[in-house]
Amino acid sequence: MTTLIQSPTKTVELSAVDGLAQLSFLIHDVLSARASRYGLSMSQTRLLGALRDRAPSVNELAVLLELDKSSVSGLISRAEERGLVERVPSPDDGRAVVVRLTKRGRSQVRKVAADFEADAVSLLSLLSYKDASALASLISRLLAAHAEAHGVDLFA
Amino acid sequence: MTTLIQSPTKTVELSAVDGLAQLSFLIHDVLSARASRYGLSMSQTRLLGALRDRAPSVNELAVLLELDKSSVSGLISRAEERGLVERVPSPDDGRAVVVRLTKRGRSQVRKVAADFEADAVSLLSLLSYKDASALASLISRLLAAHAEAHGVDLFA
DNA sequence: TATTGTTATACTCTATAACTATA
DNA sequence: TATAGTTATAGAGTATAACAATA
Repeated sequence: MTTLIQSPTKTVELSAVDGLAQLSFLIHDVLSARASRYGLSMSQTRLLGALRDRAPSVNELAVLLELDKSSVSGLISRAEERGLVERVPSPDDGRAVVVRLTKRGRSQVRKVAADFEADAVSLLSLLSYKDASALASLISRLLAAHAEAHGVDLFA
Repeated sequence: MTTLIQSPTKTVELSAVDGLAQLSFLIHDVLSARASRYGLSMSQTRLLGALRDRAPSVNELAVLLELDKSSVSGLISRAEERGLVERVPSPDDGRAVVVRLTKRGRSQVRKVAADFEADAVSLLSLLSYKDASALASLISRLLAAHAEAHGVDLFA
């Protein structure tokens, strides 16, 4: 599948596959540039994001982030040194710890999320409102169909 | 901007911003899973991809990949050890080298690209042909508008 | 002097394996 | 024994700074 598109100087054919890949890299770059303004790597940002609505154990975090528990342990330690998260002994299990955002961590993740929201809105505003709405709707349906096809509930 | 979407069990609101981010991560994961079947990291894959139609100098590669030249030098060295690329003295400049794919590197990058193409097609086929075409077209226009807004010529 | 590329060094991120403490 | 988490270790990836060779 290819699509004819207009640039100011020429009309080119961009395959749907290339488009998907380029869009993915573009979003990734925007997000990681925003995070780095707060001195955060993508990994640190994902960690903080995963803690926004939860106070999970290290194991639960490892599942959420799809990383080995040792990798997560390191991420937590570096975030802890920077005062962004804290480890609390689990009340239920003497072996486990609960990881949660500090006040500072919560503030950081809120700022990054707000900035990224603004970036994404400004990106989408390159299209007309009608086109942006259509794009958002199609993406949502694609994600829903993919989650469905893989037995994953994106919206748990 | 939010969009109502249907999952088999519920209707949820997914913001356009969340949709963009999730789509980006999904594509990234698909691509990196494909690359890793050939023992390639994303960085190595990007390097090989950048060499598909070019035999650039280290400096030119650094600009293309938006990395420091020392980072690129390391990427090249590791790819060279694995027989995927080679360094050739530049005919024009005694200080420079030209980096190019070996036969093996070319074969690898072709396979990864073909696999990813298949992945992307199968992802898009979760939508109707009409919707997939519309999505591809909107993404293309968004990318073109972004390139235009940033004075970058995506299609050089 | 300026530029091209490599190397030395340091840090983040990731995984595997070995370890401890608890269940 | 099994599980939760940490630590030791190794390697990729990245950047900065110092360097050698060439322009």
